[in-house]
Amino acid sequence: MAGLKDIAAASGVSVRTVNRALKGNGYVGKDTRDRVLRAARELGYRPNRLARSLRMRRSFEVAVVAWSTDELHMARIAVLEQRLRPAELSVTVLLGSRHGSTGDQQGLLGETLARRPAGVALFFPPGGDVDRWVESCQQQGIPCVLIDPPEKMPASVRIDRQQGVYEAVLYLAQRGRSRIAYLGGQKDTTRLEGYHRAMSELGREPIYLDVTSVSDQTQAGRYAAELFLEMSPRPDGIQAYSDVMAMSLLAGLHEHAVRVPEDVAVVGFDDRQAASLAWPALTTVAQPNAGIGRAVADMLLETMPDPSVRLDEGICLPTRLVVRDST
Amino acid sequence: MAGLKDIAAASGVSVRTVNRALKGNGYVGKDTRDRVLRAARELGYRPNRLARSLRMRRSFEVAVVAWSTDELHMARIAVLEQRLRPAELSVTVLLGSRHGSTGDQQGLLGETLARRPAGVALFFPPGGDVDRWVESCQQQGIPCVLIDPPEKMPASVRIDRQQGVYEAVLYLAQRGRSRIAYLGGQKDTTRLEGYHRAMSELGREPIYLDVTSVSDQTQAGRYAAELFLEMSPRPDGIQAYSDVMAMSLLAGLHEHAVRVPEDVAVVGFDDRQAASLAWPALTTVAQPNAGIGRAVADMLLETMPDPSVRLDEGICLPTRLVVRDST
DNA sequence: TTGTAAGCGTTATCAC
DNA sequence: GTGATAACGCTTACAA
Repeated sequence: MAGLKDIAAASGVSVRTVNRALKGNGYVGKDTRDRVLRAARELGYRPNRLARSLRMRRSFEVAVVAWSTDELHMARIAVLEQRLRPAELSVTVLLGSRHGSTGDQQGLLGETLARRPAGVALFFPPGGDVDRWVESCQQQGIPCVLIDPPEKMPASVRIDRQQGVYEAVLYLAQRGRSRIAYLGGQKDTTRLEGYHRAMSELGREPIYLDVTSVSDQTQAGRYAAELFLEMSPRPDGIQAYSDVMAMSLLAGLHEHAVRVPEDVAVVGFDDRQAASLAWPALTTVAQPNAGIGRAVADMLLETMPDPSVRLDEGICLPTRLVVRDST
Repeated sequence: MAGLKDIAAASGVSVRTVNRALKGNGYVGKDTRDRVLRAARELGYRPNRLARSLRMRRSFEVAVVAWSTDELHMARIAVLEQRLRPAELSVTVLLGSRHGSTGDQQGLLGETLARRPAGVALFFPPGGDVDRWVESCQQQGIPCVLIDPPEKMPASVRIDRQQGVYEAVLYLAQRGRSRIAYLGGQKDTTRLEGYHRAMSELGREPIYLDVTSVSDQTQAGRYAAELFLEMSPRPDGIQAYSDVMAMSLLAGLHEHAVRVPEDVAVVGFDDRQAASLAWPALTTVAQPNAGIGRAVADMLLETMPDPSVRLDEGICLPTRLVVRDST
């Protein structure tokens, strides 16, 4: 494959001149430039990124560290990549396993650092041992942006799930639903807080379809349907923890001939592909995936020229209620 | 960051010796080796992949070129990555846009080649202009495996959709369904052929729920439901082109109080996440995603030592019928 | 306006 | 067993 040297030979100038002509950073005679450019084109020159990075002691790749190939993650990554491309940065996805040992995670950290990326976009790691990542990056002077940590953190992009649920519950109330229940476990605090906030604002007592005991989300909703049937009076609105739970709930309700939304309205959370495919099409709280991708890219771009710039403020993006047929 | 030179200095030997000790390829005195290894560990040495690749004139990255972040694609990529990791190969995903111009695609090809990857795993490109990719790779001596082309091709991994549909239709017949229809457009030949083969083997006339005119898959099923209602006698089994269409069909049927599977059985195709979440949980033809990932990895691994090895045979993987509640 | 040459961190060829 | 040393393809200080 053609290199600078080949072009130099072909156009009868030195390597340095070729470089200048190609990069346009120094003085080059017009004739010379044209000759060089043409030679480059004819030889099908493609700069060698490896050599370039080695010499410049920095790479032009952003490492995205993810722990699953979930569609929501991927949507964010796709936007991130689009946004980074104009800045001549390419994206490499490193996939860790969600259930990997601490050692595995350490290994992935090593691999990530070994690439000497221009920046790191880190999905919040399972186990939550985020400090090691952040510190290691800092040490190497690599900007690191954290995606969706559970709490407020510097250099992070979060999602306002609380507000999302809050708004959805208010929406249910506004549509005339008076007994609004929350379907989920008791561990996820943010969404639950949103529910509590809305309910207390409405002056109503919270109703729980508590599925803490069910570990499989795809079954949790069915279990909740049983709970629902035994209640009296029954809830007439349900905010679910996720679309998956909501759809499992729908299945359970259908089986007992409970009508949605006539008897009970259901709201999901996530807005995955499946939500619009559900029957009835699921009203749900959409995560701002594109917004996250953009925000992460912007933060990275902002810190990259000078990694000592500290982003002390993380940002928090709003969700969006997507109304479909289940409410 | 520590390099070979630092280790050499720290342990009082030459760079060459450090290299030998670390790589274990030449003779190194036991003492020396231990000293070097310890120094390396203490300095937290991480080989610089850039320098390594530059020197060895080959990279240790496989470029995966995909055109969407569809969950099926991602599942394949995840397995591919797992399989390549033990061979010290890492995976970089390059995302092209599905609706990009020819120029965009040309650009992506350039970018891919510029990385000088150890191999390329190429999802069949939109527009089908696969030759440019294959030839370019060949020219550079880069092994290239094609994922899921519509036709038999060398160095490709395909899915036997025909057989998948064939088996599903036979299964429906075996479960006592006598009027089995095909829901889909007329353009996709492979799946349709499978349907035709099964029907002719059963000695029955094909029944079409033809949605060629509907471009949006998420609406096609609803439209098909209207068609279904007007038929007499109505089909009692439907093989759909995809899970998405099948779920859209389910919605349409539910709205008209057609019972599934009592009145009509429905089979999807793809086995996406949504299929198991549908109501009723969708029986569907599962794509061999893991198998594809593995096969692509194996082909790549096989050709990589010597790119002149020609894989004249592509392989074709079987699907698997996943029986759930819709049949 | 152009050229020379050093060096980025490896690997690999030789000589000792 | 070990050590100089020359590449790999690029960028860039410094000379001319």
